[in-house]
Amino acid sequence: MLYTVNMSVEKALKASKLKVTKARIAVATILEQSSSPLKIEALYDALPDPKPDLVTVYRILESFEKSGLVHQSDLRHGHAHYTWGHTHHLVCTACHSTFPLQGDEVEKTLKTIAKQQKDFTVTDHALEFFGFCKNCTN
Amino acid sequence: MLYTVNMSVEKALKASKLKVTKARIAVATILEQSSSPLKIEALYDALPDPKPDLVTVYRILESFEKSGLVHQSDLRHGHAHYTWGHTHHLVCTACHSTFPLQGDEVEKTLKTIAKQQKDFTVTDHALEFFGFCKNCTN
DNA sequence: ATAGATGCAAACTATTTGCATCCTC
DNA sequence: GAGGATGCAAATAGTTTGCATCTAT
Repeated sequence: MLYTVNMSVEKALKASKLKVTKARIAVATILEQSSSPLKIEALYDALPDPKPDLVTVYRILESFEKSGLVHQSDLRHGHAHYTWGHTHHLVCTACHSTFPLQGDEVEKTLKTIAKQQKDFTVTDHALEFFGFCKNCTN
Repeated sequence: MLYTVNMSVEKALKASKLKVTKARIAVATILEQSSSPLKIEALYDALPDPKPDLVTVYRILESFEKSGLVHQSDLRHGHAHYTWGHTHHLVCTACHSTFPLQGDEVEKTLKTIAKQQKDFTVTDHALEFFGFCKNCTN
């Protein structure tokens, strides 16, 4: 797989004031083009040779997440998954398949669930909100 | 802290066909009485002497989760958290405080959020559904 | 009596840290 | 040129596995 210049990705990096490097472009491009959340191992495998160090990939993802370019999710597979942007998923407990949920807002998403459930038996879910509490909001 | 016989916990174990052992009663009691999600380290610290092996605690939590007695959540603190039953939380990114969300159903919970936000600035959230996809539903 | 629970030791996986060198701006 | 990014080596944290022994049913 060949990675040519990916303008939207480069713009995103610049907008976040991150230096544009080959490794970052490659990681961002793979995430952007993936239709499902990627674990680091899969992301690493997809990187073109010469691959950057695994440690670098971890650091890149950390910087992307701080900038909000990427979203980390816990799919209960024993390791983190990353998506370009911020989406939610249906995760099959048996085969580990993931199905992206449509809709930008949580409410909208929830209304869609009823239909989705026809083909997906929801047995559990995770819902956590992150942010700053009263004491930490300065 | 002394753990006397905890009937509700013992009943729950029996109902799940789990053998009633001292270690299980202790773990279940601590979780049941905790108002916030507990990480394994904190749970272990709270165990009365003589403490069971840490490995045993991991195995107990695994069996509890399989039986649905306990719910595991990823609060982005680098390790799992457990709650007796199934609740969701507001998690402060700065001080790691957690605030339980009231309401049994997701919809109900979401409507409550608007008010909660007055004192809690939500910057991100996680929402994942787990279960069985079409192919895995037999 | 027997299946399942526990303890101990060791392994494993995912992730992080330190430091020297390199590259983007 | 300077500050941030990367590579390499090593460490760490959380969790899991194997196996012998013990215990609740």
